[in-house]
Amino acid sequence: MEQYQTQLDGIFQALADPTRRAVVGRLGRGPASVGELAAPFDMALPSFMKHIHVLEGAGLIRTSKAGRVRTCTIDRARLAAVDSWLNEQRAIWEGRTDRLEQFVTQNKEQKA
Amino acid sequence: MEQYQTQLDGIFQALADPTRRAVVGRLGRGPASVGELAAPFDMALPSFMKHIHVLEGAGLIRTSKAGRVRTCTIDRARLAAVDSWLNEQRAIWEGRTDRLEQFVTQNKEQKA
DNA sequence: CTGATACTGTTCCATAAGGCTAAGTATCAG
DNA sequence: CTGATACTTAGCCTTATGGAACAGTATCAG
Repeated sequence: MEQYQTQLDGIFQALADPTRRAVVGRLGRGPASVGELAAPFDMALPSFMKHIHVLEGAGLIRTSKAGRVRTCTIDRARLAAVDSWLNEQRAIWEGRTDRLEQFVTQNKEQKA
Repeated sequence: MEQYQTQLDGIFQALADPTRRAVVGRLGRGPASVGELAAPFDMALPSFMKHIHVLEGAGLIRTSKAGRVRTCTIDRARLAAVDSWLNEQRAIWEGRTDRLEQFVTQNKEQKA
């Protein structure tokens, strides 16, 4: 549960930048290399790489290197954590304690 | 559209802190004064107030002062923006095969 | 009127975030 | 082998963030 909060910190932080959200959006369409991902942005590559590292650190994307090329893919499961949090909030304000209960249970299962 | 992105920046940024998410969670149960909200946290009040300001700046909460007491309420419409973004991503992902096809085609055209 | 309460404003501090350049490493193409 | 490509590493710089202390203002309770 504590872990869940720390994860959310990283995820929300990662998504709080338009460049990184754009990367997530792009990767939703399929894997891409760092170079391809960086192309649309007017930014030096090392700067862009930081964004990639932030996204990877938050677990939102995974990367692997083949030859000179690092390929990035999205990790949808992590985005689902945001969805979970939102549902949690919805459950709170709708006064549906049962949904909150359900959420907590699901979360435990995911961890296991 | 540009405005939407800037809003998301602020919203995600605001939610990237456990104290602030806790405040959002608390306010989901109903309005509360700054003092009530601050009570659970081991933090000086001016420091806590910064979090309130961040949340208000992001539009996630609204506040009003009556006498000495500032009362905070949640603004659920803003949280809906997160939901929208998430749905966008889901739409992208679910349309993946079509769009990937489309992307590849476009990409070939661009290279040519 | 006086004191306690509930913020508010100001200033300071340490660290993190987001950008840059310059130089380095590792492939791949020829 | 050589050069180009695709990152990577390492600094450096500026601003933002999250915390603190301390002093101030404005109510409200008595």
